[in-house]
Amino acid sequence: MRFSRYFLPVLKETPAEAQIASHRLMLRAGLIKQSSAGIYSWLPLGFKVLRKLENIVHDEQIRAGHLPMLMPTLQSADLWRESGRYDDYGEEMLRMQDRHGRDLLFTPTAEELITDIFRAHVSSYRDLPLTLYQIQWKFRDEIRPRFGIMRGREFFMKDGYNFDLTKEDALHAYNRHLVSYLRTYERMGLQAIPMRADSGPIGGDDTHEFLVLAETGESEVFYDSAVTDITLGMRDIDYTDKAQCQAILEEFTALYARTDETHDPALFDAIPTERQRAARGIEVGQIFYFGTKYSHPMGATVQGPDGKPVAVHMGSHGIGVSRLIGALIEANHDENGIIWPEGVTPFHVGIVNLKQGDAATDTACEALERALQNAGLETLYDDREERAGAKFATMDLIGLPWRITVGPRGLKGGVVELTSRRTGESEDLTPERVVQRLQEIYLKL
RNA sequence: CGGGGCGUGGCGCAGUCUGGUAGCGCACCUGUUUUGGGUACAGGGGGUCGUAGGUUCGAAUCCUGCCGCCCCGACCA
Repeated sequence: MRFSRYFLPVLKETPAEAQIASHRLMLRAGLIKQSSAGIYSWLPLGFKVLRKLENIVHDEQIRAGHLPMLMPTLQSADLWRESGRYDDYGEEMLRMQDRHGRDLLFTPTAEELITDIFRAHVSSYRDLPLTLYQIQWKFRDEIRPRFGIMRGREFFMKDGYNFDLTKEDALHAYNRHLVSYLRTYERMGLQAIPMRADSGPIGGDDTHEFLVLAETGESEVFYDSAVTDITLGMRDIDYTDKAQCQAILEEFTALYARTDETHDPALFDAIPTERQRAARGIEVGQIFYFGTKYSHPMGATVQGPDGKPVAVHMGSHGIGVSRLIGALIEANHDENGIIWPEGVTPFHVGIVNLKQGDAATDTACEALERALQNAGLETLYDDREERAGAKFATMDLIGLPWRITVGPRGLKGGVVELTSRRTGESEDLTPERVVQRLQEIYLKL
C-alpha cells in the first residue's frame, strides 16, 4: 500500500476526550473516529487490525471444532420474554419498535436466539455435541461509556454456545474453550490470565474471565505471580482429548488468580508473600457453563438413547474482539506510539523513502515493495514528500513492528536499514536479505 | 442517575468575568525551498461561536430551556 493512496488521518495533537493511552493512540493513529458516546467508526487501519483479530479468533475456533455462523443484530423481544431476560436485563438492553409496533432489541448477547435455532433443528442426542459461534456486533447501553473502544456501547464480540447431552460433556466444552482462548490470545501476542469470576446476568455455575494485566484495567485482580510464567507455547493440542484439555485447564488455573468479585483474602495470604500480586486487568473474554438455564425454560431438549427428552447442557463463551485492540495497545506502546505484535500488525513492514523524488531511492523502494509483496508480506510504503523525521514519527505512531529505511547513503553500499519498532535496533542488509529476514519472522506465526 | 467540567474552522486552544467588525498554533491548498528523526519562507481557503428562545441599538460574551461530549461513582466482553 502506498501511503499517498491510503486513508490514514494521523493527528499530531491528542483529542481532548481521550484519557488513556490506547484511546489516545487509536485516535492519533487514525484507527477510529468517535461517532457518538461509546460508538465508533473503524477507519481503514483500525478495521484492518480488527479483521486480523477476527481471523485469528475464527482460525482458533474452527481448529477447536466449533462452527462459525452469523445471527442478526436485531432480535424479537418475544424470545427474550420466553427466557425471562427481557425484564431482567434492564436498561442496558437497547429496545426499539418496528413500524408495526413490534418490540425489537439490539442483541447484547445471543443465548435466546441460538437456543431457538437449536430447538428448531436438533432433536436427537446423536447430533451432539454441537458448538456454534459467531463474531458479530453487540450493543449494551452502558451507563457511562469510556476509554474509547475499551468500554464502548457497540462492540464486536465473538460469542459461542455449546450444546451437550451431559454435564460432563459440557464441562469438556468448557475446558476446550479455555484452551482455545489461551491459544487465541497467545497468537495475538497477549498474555491473558484465566481467573475465577462471577457469572453476572448470564448466570451459571462455572465461569472464568481472561484478563490482560494493565494499569488502566477496570478490574481489580489478585494473583500468584507464578501464573504469568505459564504459557501454552507450541504444544500439540487435541481438542477431542478430554484428559488433555482438563489437564491444561488445571495447569492454568491451579495457582491463585481471581478478580475482586471472587477474591478470597485467606487464600491469597497463603501465597508466599513475594509472589502475591494485586494489580489491575482488562477483561478480554469469559467462559460460562450454565447447564440447563436456557434449555429448560425454552424447551431445548433432545431425545436421549432411551427415547426420553433431555434438556441439553449449555455454556457460552465470549471474546471481546474490538476491546482486544485496546488491550493490545495498552500492553504494547511507548511514548512514540503503538507497537503492534507481529501477529496482529496491520502491515507487516513499513518502507520509508528518505529522499522521495530521487530516482535511485524511488526505484529501490518500489523494487523492495514488489519483492515483499511477492513474498506474501503486506507493506506500507511512505511515499510522501515529507521530511524523514515526519515519516519516522508516523511509522512510530502507527506501530508497524518493522521498518525498512531506504536512502541514498545506504544504497551506495548496496544496503537498506531494517529497524525493529520494539527495540529500536537497526541492521544494514541487502534488500534480498531483508525480504528473507522478514519472511522468516512472519513465517513462524 | 448523583457530583464535576466542557461545547468557538478537521485537531488543540484563546476570546466570555468587564457585550462593540471572530483570533492563534497545527492540519489543508498554491508557489518557492528542502528532505538521514515532525523543514523554511510567502500567499490562500475554510467558522450558523452546540441549539432554541430572551435581554439589548448591538450577544461567542448576559439570562432561560434543550442537545451533545468528557471526568468521578454504582453496572459490564
